[in-house]
Amino acid sequence: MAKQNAKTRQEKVADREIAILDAASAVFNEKGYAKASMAEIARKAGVADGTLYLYVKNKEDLVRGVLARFYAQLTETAQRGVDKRDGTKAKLKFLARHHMREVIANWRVLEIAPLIDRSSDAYRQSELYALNRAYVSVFDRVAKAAMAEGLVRSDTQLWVLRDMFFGAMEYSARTMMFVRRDDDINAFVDHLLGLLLSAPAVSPTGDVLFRLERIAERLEGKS
Amino acid sequence: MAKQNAKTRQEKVADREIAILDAASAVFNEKGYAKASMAEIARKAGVADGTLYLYVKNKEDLVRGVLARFYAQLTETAQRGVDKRDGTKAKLKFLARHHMREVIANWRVLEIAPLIDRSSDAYRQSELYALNRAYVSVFDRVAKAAMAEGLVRSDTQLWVLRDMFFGAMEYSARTMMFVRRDDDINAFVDHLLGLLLSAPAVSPTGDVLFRLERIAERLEGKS
Amino acid sequence: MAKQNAKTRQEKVADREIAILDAASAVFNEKGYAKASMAEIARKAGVADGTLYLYVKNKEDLVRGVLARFYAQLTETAQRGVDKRDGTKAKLKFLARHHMREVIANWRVLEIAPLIDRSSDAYRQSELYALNRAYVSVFDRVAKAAMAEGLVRSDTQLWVLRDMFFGAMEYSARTMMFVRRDDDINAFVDHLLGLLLSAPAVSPTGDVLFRLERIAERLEGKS
Amino acid sequence: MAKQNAKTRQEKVADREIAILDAASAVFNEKGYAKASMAEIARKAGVADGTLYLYVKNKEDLVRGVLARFYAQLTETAQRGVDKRDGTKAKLKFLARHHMREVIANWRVLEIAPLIDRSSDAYRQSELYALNRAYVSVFDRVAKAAMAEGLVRSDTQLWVLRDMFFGAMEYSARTMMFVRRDDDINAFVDHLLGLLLSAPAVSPTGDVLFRLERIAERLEGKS
DNA sequence: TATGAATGAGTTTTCATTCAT
DNA sequence: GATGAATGAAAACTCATTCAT
Repeated sequence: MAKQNAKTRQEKVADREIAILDAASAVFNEKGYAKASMAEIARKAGVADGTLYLYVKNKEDLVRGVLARFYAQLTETAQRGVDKRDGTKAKLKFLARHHMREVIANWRVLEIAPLIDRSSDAYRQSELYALNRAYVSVFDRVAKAAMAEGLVRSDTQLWVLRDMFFGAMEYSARTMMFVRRDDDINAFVDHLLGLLLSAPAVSPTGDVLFRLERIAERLEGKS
Repeated sequence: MAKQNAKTRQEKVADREIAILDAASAVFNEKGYAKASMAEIARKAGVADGTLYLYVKNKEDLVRGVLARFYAQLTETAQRGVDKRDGTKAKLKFLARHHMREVIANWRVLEIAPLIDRSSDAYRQSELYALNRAYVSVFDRVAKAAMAEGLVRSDTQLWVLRDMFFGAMEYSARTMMFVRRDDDINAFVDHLLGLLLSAPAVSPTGDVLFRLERIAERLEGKS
Repeated sequence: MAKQNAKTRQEKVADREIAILDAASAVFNEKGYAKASMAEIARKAGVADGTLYLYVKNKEDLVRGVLARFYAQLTETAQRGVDKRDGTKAKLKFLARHHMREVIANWRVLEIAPLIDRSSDAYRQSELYALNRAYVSVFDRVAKAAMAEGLVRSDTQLWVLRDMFFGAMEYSARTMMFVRRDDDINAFVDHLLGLLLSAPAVSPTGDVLFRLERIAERLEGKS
Repeated sequence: MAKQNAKTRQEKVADREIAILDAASAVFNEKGYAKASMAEIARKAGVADGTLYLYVKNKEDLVRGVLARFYAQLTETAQRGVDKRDGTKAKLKFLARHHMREVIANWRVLEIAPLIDRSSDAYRQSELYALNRAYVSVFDRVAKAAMAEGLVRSDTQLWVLRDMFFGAMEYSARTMMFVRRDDDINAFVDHLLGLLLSAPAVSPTGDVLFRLERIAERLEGKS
């Protein structure tokens, strides 16, 4: 029956939207925002120039859509990966590797993000902002668990930990772009987590140990 | 005498160069690379459009000049501040605060940096690359001292430390751009250094554990 | 019916292309290449500046298009006129007059031709080169007939004849531009052909000289 | 003594003028009018940009000066060569070869000539026009001699002969620019003169020769 | 809905010419 | 006379966006 094969009108529209976002992602990631032309995106999406404007308001809106989808997918794959792993440490390691991989693969699209005016109130209420927070919260949940488990110093503030985690990776990724050794990712992630997680909940400073020994001595003397 | 007041032709040229770089810095920082127009920069520098091209080859060359000067100044003020402080910890704290202040103040100019093609060999031999390295090496020297003094875990690799340091700050700065509480900078820096430097010179090495175990044994022996 | 009046989209596009080439021809012919501006051509074609670039890649491409059309038309009218005439001499006379008329009417456009880089291999494979050759070959065919008929010295090389024919006319046309007497064209053409064709089929070649010498000898022998 | 070594002020000015014309000739001939910049000419002449304007009114004036000197030199060398040769034919051959050599060597400068507005009355009274005529008259004198000697058909008009002579060579030179075989020049010149000079005042057609032979026979038989 | 031809504002860059020194 | 820094008009070209079909 026709109905079974034929896509409904809604499905066709949805397909087109996906095709446009795919094309835009590819072109933005290849050329950056300024050099990506709407015409090329339209061509790559198999659509006429004018058709783009039935799906997005303008170029900025399109890039927003691309970023939104990127964050949504990022969040989903991140959460799925976290759920699959056992143990907070394993979850963190997965998140780190996953983030670096994606950042490196979508570098130029992510470079565009700051070009979008985020200072406006509009941004705070935007879908993009919400998606960004959703992604961050995947990390936050795992990080909180890590703190609860004493993997991280108990007096650590979550936002600082988060900035170190993502900041270090993105900074590092930028460097790796030019050196391009894929195995570096794992080495870097291991090292990074080593540093972030090394600090025990009970920070064993010399002072603390000193007190522990005093206690032990007292126990000895006493008993 | 006229000669004393009057600027020589060379001085005037030098002044103009500064005026142009100042204007370009301001406009790039306000609008970003793409939306900054040569005409506006010329106007702000008090100079005709064509005059710009007596000082720079083209727009890209101009932005390179702006970045070069920025890094040169950054390096100089960083080094001077480091020299003035006593103690590695104080030096690091200064570097961190200094970096954050400058990053926040010149946010959009710094966003332009990645747009410059860094993959080419030409870049590696460029003035900009050298200046970049000069700035990083200010940090590297202090960081090495910190490691030598046991302020940082002895098994830490310098480049990871560097990525965490700069990465965390730049990531954080990006967030702070929207929240804009200046006192956050200090709080963040303190926290960041607390984490990076927390790792005790005497970490829970086998030695300490050994002593704890002896204590336990003694207690056992008692009972 | 609307359909009968209304031009199809394709027809409109074709009309525009003609309008643009017409406008470009006129402006180039009036001002020469350097002083002809794309803006003026656009205005004359009744089209926006940007529209030009939907039809041609750039200014050089536009001038190439103008020249191509000129040569194509020149070839066609030349061939048609040749076909209509009877007798090689009449054909040549037509070709000469036709060429001079067209050269004078399109003087400045033709001046542009040498500005196009002809040394490259690209040119040799270009449409323009082919059109040029097509036009020349109209002359060549008639010239060969003239030689076969003994209207031209039998030892004449075609390419020299061609250079004299076209060269003389173009040189002369340049002079006439300033004097501007239209009736000069015919006088000149008659004279030119008189010279080119006067040379008898039997010219004082070695053969002729040989016979003359025999005659002389015989006379000598007599005396 | 200073006076002997030092050039007078007038000599220095004259030297500069020559240096400027030399530089301009070279640059115009290399790049053509549009792409030749006053700055490059100044640099090549070892003079400041502004200094050019002490010697010429503007770029067009400079190109006029270059052309004027070119024609003056051309005329001089042509006349000198003509004087040195014996025999009208030899003189013509020299003129032809000389012209082709010079035209080919100064091709791009000569392309500029038509860009100068010649339609104005100003041109007719200009130095350039006079120089042009002077050069042509070198040819004219020799051509008249050729006609007087019967080397050229007696009913030939001088101006047509002139157009054929110069026209053929310039047209041919244009072609040779791309093929670039230097020996072609001589071959072409020989061929060209062969054609122009072949036609005797009394054209010796086969018919004429036949009658001459009959006469000879009769003389033989008779005497 | 879809098309794609048309638009025209906006940008960078060049360079002949001027003029204060 | 000589300089060369400064000028600013001019010009080619791009491309996001619109709208008649």
